[in-house]
Amino acid sequence: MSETPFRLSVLDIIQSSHSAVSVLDIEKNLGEHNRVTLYRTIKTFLEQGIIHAISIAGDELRYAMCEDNCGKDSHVHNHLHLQCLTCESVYCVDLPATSFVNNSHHQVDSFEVHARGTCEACLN
Amino acid sequence: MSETPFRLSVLDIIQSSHSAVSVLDIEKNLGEHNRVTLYRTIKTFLEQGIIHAISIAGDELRYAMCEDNCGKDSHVHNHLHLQCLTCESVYCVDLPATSFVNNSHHQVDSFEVHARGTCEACLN
DNA sequence: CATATATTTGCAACTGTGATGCAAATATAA
DNA sequence: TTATATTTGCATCACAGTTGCAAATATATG
Repeated sequence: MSETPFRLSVLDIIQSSHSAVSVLDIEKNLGEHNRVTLYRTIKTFLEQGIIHAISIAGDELRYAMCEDNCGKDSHVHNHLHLQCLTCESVYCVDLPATSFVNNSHHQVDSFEVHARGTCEACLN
Repeated sequence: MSETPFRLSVLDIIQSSHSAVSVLDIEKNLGEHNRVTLYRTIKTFLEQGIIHAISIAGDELRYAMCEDNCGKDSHVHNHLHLQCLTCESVYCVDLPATSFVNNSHHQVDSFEVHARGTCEACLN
């Protein structure tokens, strides 16, 4: 995978955002650009384990940086995706315990929690 | 909201499925039908709190029946959406504790857990 | 450093999902 | 049973995301 100027600027936009970004969010922050290239860039980043997609029913997909240990093969995010009801941003929040999602009936390998509420910034 | 034959058959398909269904799943089980009417029916059911949408990144939206206490206004599903890695079905599973998603920084009003693993049926 | 090979980009055109306006059909209320 | 409200079907549209292909750019090799 080549580190082209276009890819670096897309990565920079995602990295420097405090919350998960939609395709539109990225487009707003890019100068003039090609939509096809952007979609392909996002696809590449997803495949490489550089970013992960967050989908919340009714909303567009959003993207956020992966953990350091993510890569082409391992791609696990057992954290909380919190959507703030006030500002509508989506944040990734680390969770301490993961065992609660298991019981004797099914087996959970990985999961995300999709939540709605109020984020730290909006509470103050 | 009128209980028309079309709506009743869509509802029956969703109700009688053991796992969450996509639009395509519904279409396969309907006879000849109008796509627009189906989309409008799903929208109506969502608004009325009869069904809820489940979105998992990379997959189409799926729909499942709501809890008894859901309605036009209240629409809360604090349960586990478990996607089986073997059969790819998505199941709603009740969770006992909900407090783990809260901490002193943010406030969670409602959430879903999106999980991947192996479902009860596929484990046996 | 120059050249060969692989990767990425831009363009044009396409696909599929879901939405909209409107008139006909059906359901509900009086 | 007639008037009113709701739902349906049709035609058409809007838009997100994809594909094939040729030009441009990046990387590897001698």
